[in-house]
Amino acid sequence: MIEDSEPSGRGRRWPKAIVPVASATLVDLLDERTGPDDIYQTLRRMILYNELPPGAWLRQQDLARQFQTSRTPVREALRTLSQEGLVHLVPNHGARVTSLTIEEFEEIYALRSGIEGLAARLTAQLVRPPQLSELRARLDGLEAQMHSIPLATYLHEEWQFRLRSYEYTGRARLLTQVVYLREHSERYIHLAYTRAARIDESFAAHRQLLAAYAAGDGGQAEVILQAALRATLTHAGPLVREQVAAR
Amino acid sequence: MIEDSEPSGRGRRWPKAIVPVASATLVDLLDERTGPDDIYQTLRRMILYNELPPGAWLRQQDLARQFQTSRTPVREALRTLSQEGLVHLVPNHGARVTSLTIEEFEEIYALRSGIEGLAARLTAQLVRPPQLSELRARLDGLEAQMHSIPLATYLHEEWQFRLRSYEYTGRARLLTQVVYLREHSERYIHLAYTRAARIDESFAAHRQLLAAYAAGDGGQAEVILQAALRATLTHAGPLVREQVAAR
DNA sequence: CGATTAATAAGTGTATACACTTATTATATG
DNA sequence: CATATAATAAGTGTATACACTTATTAATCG
Repeated sequence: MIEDSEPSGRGRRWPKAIVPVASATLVDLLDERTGPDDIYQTLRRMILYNELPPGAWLRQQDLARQFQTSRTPVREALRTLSQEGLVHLVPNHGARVTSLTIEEFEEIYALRSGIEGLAARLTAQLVRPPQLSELRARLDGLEAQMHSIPLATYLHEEWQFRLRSYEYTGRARLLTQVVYLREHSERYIHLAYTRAARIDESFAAHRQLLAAYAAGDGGQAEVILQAALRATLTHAGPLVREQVAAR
Repeated sequence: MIEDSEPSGRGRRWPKAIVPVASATLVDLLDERTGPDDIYQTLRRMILYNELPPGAWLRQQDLARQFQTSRTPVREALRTLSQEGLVHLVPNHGARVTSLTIEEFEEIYALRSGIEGLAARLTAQLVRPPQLSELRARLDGLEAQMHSIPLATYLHEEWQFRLRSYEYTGRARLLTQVVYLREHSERYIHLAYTRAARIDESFAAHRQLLAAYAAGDGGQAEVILQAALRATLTHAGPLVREQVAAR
């Protein structure tokens, strides 16, 4: 498994022993893009935004045609999606986009509450003055245009604000989890998008969050964030339930 | 991508439309085992138990030989491992077992604290009397033999106790996360295994956890669990640091 | 003799061929 | 006419061939 033989002559000799890796954590999780990864990313986005509806069968040959490639890279992408829980691989049958359930929606929010709460708490504890100003500037900028931009844009900016704040914790895995859960929420939230408003309320929560950061009050930051998430859950819940039930 | 054409004649006709799926959540995350999955599981275990050391290069051809198969299933397994962060895929170079860092170790514990804390809290809120008796029986059984079994066995049983308790929450995703993080801890804890004792202390914490479950006190359960995890971190931390630094 | 260039070996990435699996339909059979 | 059986189509699973990538060594040349 690890190479043993020692061939001679010229030609490439791959590293044989265990070579220490310089840094890790952040860099080491990000694979460079190759063929299968493109396919994976594209399908993933399509599933998360419900362009590929739950229950849809994905056919390797079709996908290969669409991505102008062969089935080999497609299979690799599907397997990755399966590990992420976005498709279900049935041997000898194919890959099916997993279904949406109200239980999963609620569970994702429970998890987000825990994990993103942790992120907010750590942010409050670790954030430094120059970063605080950057966050404040971002929020001020958003406030100025919050009523003149599309809802989707507003939500995106709001999310960016939070995400940047969490980045100051320097915790790569935590960040990965936060992003992952947020993205999986998208599948559900999308169902309730058009009707949701609540912009002012949501913005106010983010002002409070920033204040908690500034005060270095981790407990408070966590509570505020969890309340905001709960508000979304409460608001979107019934709409999502309705949509999910109608299948 | 989703089939459009309508061929006639005989032969298999795969489901065309989006068919509603009965349940979901638990069942649909578990893929049936096929070739690549075996390879994935085996390699995963080997990495988590440091049989494949950090920095090792995994060669597709070698692996194919060892698993008596071709490179195609091997590639799929490697890709899955990569998505899980256990190997790093370098295009045109190969797959390398990711390195261990003290930072990751600490971060995994911070995450475990958050997520497993949530699980413990929910368990205390949701567990029912018959399940409590089962948990108590399990703990009593463990107490009887705790000093006459190998350390690894003890730790496994202790973990099973916790895991069973979390199962009573019925949260599939939460459980997946908890298991995932515990398994990734294994890579680090293994480095400090032989020397660690602390059995009595650890067992006592689990008695307290059970008491908190029985009292239905979620907050208390969370605190106890987090303290136990922190104790492990504090105890194993220096040993892990030493081992990791020596690479 | 140092720097540049070419040849080479060891690997990855993907297209393709073929074996296998399975649901469906048609056909044969009682 | 109902039921078992065989033929078939649509797909998956994997082995293999070949093109491409890249680090290393050897050969060439100033």
